Amino acid sequence: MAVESERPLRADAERNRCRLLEAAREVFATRGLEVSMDDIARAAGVGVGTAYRRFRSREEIVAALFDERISQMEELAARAAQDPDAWRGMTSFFESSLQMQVEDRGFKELLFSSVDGRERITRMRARIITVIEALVQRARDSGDLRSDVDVSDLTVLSFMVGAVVDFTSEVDPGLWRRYLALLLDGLRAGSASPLPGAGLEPAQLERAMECWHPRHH
Amino acid sequence: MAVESERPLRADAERNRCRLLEAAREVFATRGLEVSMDDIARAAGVGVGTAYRRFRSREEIVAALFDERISQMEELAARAAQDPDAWRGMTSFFESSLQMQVEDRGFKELLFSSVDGRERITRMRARIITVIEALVQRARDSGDLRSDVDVSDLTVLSFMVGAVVDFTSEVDPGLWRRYLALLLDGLRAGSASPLPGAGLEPAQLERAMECWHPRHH
DNA sequence: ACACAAGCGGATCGATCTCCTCCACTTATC
DNA sequence: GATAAGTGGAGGAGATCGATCCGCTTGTGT
Repeated sequence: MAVESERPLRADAERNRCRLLEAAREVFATRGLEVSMDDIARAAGVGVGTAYRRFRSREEIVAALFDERISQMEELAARAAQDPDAWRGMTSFFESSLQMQVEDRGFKELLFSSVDGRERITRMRARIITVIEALVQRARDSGDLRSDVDVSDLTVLSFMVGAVVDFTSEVDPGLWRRYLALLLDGLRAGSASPLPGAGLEPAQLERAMECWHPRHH
Repeated sequence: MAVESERPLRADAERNRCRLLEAAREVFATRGLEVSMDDIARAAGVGVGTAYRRFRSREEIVAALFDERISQMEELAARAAQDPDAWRGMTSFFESSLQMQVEDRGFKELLFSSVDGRERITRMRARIITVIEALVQRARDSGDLRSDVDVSDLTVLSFMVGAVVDFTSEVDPGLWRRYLALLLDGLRAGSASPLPGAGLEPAQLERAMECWHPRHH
């Protein structure tokens, strides 16, 4: 990234840049965002020096990588919005976005924490939330989604299932679907008890994410 | 703890031992198990040396503190088992044991991870699980709890709500009840869809807890 | 009141980690 | 083949954490 409009990189340097990005993608996905530059460099088979010459910081790599993921997620939401069955649209989006989080632990951490630059992540979350908002609204209007939940609830529930993934993926990688199903049963309209209290305001949700940091080791 | 049957500690030493335990209780509850001996000593207002003289390791302090918590939890379960309404018994136990986890982060981490000695924790978990087993069985028999869930599910669900606490407690300390209610609605018999797959075997549950480590910072 | 064992504090050492720089060496390019 | 661009990775700086050690203080029994 750094400065554009410079002369292009030498061929081998460009090759190393790609190798670094590819290695970072892999390492972020399996071990999360809290890996050192040394880890990334080692995975790419280049020296640390090269890593730092190409990217000023880990944040810069993250930025270069995760725009793509956000677009993917927006596309999922867009497709879900076209499902004639509002409930099925919402739940399938729920499931597929969770699948993304399962496959990419770094992305999950990026969604729910602020280990990297506040501002760009806030913007990207806002984009996603508005798309989901529509999904939720539609499912509620159709009468399938209980009326006392909102988008913030969906976000928190998504976090919950993500936590289950952390907890059980070593033992049974697909188990999270079981608990997702349970949650969805609870989300259906006509469920037993009205929910106590209210969901979070957008600002609160943002602050929750700022306070939370992904697990260690 | 160390060796018993020694001559009793000098009065000031005993006083410091208590101060250390008290401080450790506090620090574990608010910041989790991953605090250093220095942290505990500082909170107790004694030198690190004193801390190490009284307790060989942090694990020893943990052991000294958390037996009590386990008993509390067993007592909760016992009381719940006497509720004439099986469903209400189970849910109230669920809620009050979660309340314990909210109030003591160290205890929560101890329940779901293996940051400290495997063996004693395994034993203590076994004790609790058998008590809960009975609660679940009874609620299922009464027809209130859906028949496709088991104790391992309750454990995982408990973990999920605990994760929500981590995520939202700074912003709205009671919010977890909202999601607990949602889960309970999903747990009621007669819910929409049968659950996919099966719950975890006891050994798998144990391994999940071994793999998982509580969050950093 | 006094001697001395018991206890105390916290400076300090060693072991890890991570970030990041620097420079002697290699290599692509013109 | 000259030279600018790029490379690797040793190593310094700075944090943390566990654990120890020793000069000083204090409780205790007589």
